[in-house]
Amino acid sequence: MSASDTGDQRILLIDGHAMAFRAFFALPADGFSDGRGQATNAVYGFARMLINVVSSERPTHVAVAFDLPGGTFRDRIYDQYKGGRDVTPPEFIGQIDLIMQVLDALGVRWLTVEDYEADDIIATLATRTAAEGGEALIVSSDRDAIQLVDEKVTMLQPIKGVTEMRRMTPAAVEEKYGIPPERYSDLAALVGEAADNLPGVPGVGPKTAAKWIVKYTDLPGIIAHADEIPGKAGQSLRDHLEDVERNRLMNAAVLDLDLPTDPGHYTLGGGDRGRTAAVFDELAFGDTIRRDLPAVLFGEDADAPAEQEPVAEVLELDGAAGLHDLLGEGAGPLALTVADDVRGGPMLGIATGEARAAIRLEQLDSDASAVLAAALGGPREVRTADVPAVRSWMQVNGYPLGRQARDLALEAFVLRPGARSYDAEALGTELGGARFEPRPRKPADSTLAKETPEVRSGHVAVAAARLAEAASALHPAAEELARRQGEEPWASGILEDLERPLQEVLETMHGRGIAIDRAALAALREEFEGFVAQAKREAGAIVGEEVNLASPKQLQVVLFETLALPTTRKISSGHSTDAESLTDLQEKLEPGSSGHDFLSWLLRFREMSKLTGYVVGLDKVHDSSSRVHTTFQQTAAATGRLASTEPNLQNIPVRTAEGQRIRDVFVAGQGYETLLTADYSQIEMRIMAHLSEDAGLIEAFRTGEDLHNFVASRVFGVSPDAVDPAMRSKTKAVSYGLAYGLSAFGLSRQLRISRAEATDLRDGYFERFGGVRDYLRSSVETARSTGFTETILGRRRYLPDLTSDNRQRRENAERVALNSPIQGSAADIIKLAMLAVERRMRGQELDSRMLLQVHDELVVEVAPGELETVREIVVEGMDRAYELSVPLEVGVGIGGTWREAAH
DNA sequence: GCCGTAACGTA
DNA sequence: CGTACGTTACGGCG
Repeated sequence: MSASDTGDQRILLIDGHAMAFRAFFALPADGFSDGRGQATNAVYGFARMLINVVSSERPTHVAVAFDLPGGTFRDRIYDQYKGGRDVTPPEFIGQIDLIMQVLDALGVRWLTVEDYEADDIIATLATRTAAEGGEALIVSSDRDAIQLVDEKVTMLQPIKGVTEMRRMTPAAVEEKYGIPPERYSDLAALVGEAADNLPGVPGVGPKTAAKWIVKYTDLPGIIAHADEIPGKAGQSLRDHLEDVERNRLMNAAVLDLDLPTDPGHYTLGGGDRGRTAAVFDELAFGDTIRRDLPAVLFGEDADAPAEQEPVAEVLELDGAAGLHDLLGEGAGPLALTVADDVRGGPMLGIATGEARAAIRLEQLDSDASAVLAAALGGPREVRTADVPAVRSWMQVNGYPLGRQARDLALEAFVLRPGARSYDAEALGTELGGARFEPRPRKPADSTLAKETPEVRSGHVAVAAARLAEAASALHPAAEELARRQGEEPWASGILEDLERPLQEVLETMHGRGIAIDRAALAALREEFEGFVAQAKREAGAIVGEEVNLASPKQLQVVLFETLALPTTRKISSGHSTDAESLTDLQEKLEPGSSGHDFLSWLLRFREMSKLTGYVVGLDKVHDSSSRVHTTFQQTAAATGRLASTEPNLQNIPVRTAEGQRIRDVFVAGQGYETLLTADYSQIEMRIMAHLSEDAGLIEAFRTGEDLHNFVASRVFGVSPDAVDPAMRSKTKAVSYGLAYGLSAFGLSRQLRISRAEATDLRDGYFERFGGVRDYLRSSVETARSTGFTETILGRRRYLPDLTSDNRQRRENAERVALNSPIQGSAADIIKLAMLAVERRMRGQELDSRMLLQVHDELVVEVAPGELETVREIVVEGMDRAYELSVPLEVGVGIGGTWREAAH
């Protein structure tokens, strides 16, 4: 379509401010955030609306009109125009700018005109398009737009939320208001518009107004015959003619703004997928909305999408000859990606610097298989994202991957921890200049069953191409990483001396797993399930109706409606039913009352369901030798901590007696004598002492006295033996709170004391431990000026939000800046300890072995006769891992189960 | 089937 | 309005 061919034009005109506001109230502000404190509900809802309308209405052009702050010509006519509106909610602020960024990325034009409203922009463009023979679709919740409707101009009015729209055609307007659209402004002038603070004729509503318009044609007709109109309404009209005339003046759309006239200016299709992805990343938008982005926004033909066409150069290989051609005799690096395709089975993406291919392992003949095995087991550097995952996948599929593998995810993580993903596609996109479509949804089984072989092989080819592309993109990513490491030399020490060697240790630990006692597990499961059933029964008997206690939504009905209990703190979906709220609530109730009893059983249900969940989960993940193999993720936590997944063995209960029984299920395995656990005592406070160089805190650790007791005696100015438990626990809360950036408010809430008391407590603490205060203050300021925090080993975490204009984001970043050096340094230290322990145990050829790490604790399986040696290696490895200005203290426990090995 | 939320376990 | 995580169940949405 040419620019002058306006007859085919179908322009979508959106009232940006009105729709953003609508989205803001349709979606919970605290349910959508970018993860850094910026609300994004209006942005999300707006984007959702835009996507839906573009997909369903298929416009060729789009423009979004925004109001500017600071008023318009209408305010000069009537100084109370739009007066009396509530102040803009704070969470809405900033979201308009974000919407504009989204629109820019999507290639959608947005417009503002000084002194005019969005409505005027829309009116100008709609009438111009219609006059040129095109069509216009107006999306607005502002009724003023109704006056623009005609055969060529349709209005979409949101009914519910931002996705359900009513189609206002001339017939629909006529039906709803009893007058044609061009008379709507007359009607509105009579009735008034509360939202704009334009009072109409008292006692005259839309029905009366429409009746008059029908009778006297239009507003001038009504005014001319005002004297003839009988009754109260007629008198009221005569009394308020000035208001009516003012309203008509105010609600008349301006049709002649000076706006770009070339239709090409508004053409759809100038979107940039990369930029959109980046903006969506910033906003923490998920995959669903990305998948739904209409191709037309990016100038792609939706009927024959490019993503359905495999890239021509990608080969699907099944024979040795093809593989030889690909791999050649070269010695350059190879890049690998792996996938278990729902249709194609195990697939391998493989790329040299020049060529790439996808291999379906099940189709390889034996010659080809040998060629592949030789290449991967040979001396060539192999680049992957997540070496342990790729190696384990290869192992399962019968190909060993040598130790020459380079993990680009780990490298990228060290340089910039905290990224959402470090998978091959993410690295290829961020570092290798590649671009991928949103991942297609996983098809339902029923869909798969219905596929013809042709369709199926088409899908497989697309997936194969994508896998090969991802592998290929790892090469430029690897080069970019090398360049960045050159620019940031601090990273190489962390990578070479810590993370890379640790990766091998973690792979070994994964392979070992930890033994569980299946009989004990089964018994525990039965017992816990019995408790769950009992709690369910008892709670159900009290309310006398079917209720799913695991559904917070149903619970809210039971608690606050059926039982009519006082409401708890507000959350986005109503009122909280978390344990803290329920306990508080229970304290307000009479013991023995039905509400009180119900809450007891509910809390019991929660506790036991949680524990049952652990037990059931463990039963699902152990291998045939009853061992559980957690995966330690090395790139998951931005502070440098490890994370444990499938299953998470870093959150096994320990605080309650019943919870601890789960730890009795973890045992020393066949051929081993006992478990040994070793943990650092107060490592974070020791790091605080080290980093702050606070003389008092350092002394506390050197005296060997109980830390919190010592600190409390200073804070409260009493002798150490005069410290009571309340003083100790308050002091302890302050100590740890400080490392998390806790506010006086948070402290008061946690300790259930007044704000003033919390402030006094903190001030008292800082008075005696001034070095801590100075350190905390300066560490945030240093991070603000350098842009990053640093651990004792020089591991960095970049925090751009420290200079954000958004207070919530900035303060959040400040808390992160307080905590990261402390948590991160503790992570550094235990990682060093793990390297030392593993090295020495292997060096001495012991059979004992390290199995788990739980942030400040190591769990070791001890072979017969090795206990004392192992104890010494572990304790030394841990306390000599790094020399702080205070000693590192390590506690050790021995036992047949994890619980017994606690100390 | 995916995804976000609520809740809750750990350090 | 305290940091860092992972897992579960529910329920809205498509």
